Amino acid sequence: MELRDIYRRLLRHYGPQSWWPGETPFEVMVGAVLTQNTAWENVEKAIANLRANDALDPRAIVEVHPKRLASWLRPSGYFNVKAKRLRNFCRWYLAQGGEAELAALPTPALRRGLLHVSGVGPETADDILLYAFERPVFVIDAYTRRIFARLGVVEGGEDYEVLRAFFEERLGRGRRNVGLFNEYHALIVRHAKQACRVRPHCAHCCLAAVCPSAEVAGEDS
DNA sequence: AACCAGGAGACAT
DNA sequence: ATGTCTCATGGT
Repeated sequence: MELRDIYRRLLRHYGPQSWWPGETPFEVMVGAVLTQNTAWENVEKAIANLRANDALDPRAIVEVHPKRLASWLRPSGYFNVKAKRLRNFCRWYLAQGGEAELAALPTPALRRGLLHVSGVGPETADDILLYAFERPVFVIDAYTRRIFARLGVVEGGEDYEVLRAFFEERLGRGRRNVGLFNEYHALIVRHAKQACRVRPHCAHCCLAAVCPSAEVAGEDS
């Protein structure tokens, strides 16, 4: 099954998702760290706290007392860890000279830089690359593994880099694919939340025509 | 009331 | 290299 075909089906069914939900690139980066293994609605509360305290800013985050930062992050869970991670990230961000300097880096160098911040792993780095810096990077998350494993496109347990290379090679790595990668990942998340979880063997979802497991267990529960 | 959510790091094997 | 544990709130 072609990845383009799956994309078309998702887009036709759900429509454009216009991600990332965030106003500025920096806010996108903050959200990427805070949403680690966490529901987005909770992240929004934490970001609202930061904004209410004029702390949606790298310098403010670095300068504020860690206890206080953690208290703002509380609704997004793991607040002690995330306070450190966000702080690490902001220190790196400032040390690199800010957004303009980072935006001038080629994607591989920028990615390596992000990955060497403690608290920024492959998925968070790729969220930032794609949604804040508009680089043609395909984000792999647990939903992507689950959905495409169910479709029989991949096995599911492959290493992160293996899957990323798989999707990028088959879709193309050109800069013109930024929009495609952006929308594709957003649609995957949307689909995973809506259809794939409620009906693990859904015969009615928009991918049923290309989904082997839909034929096997055709009942609705 | 268990279970999970747009992961990552530390640590043991 | 590959598993397992921990971090923590908020919504089903």
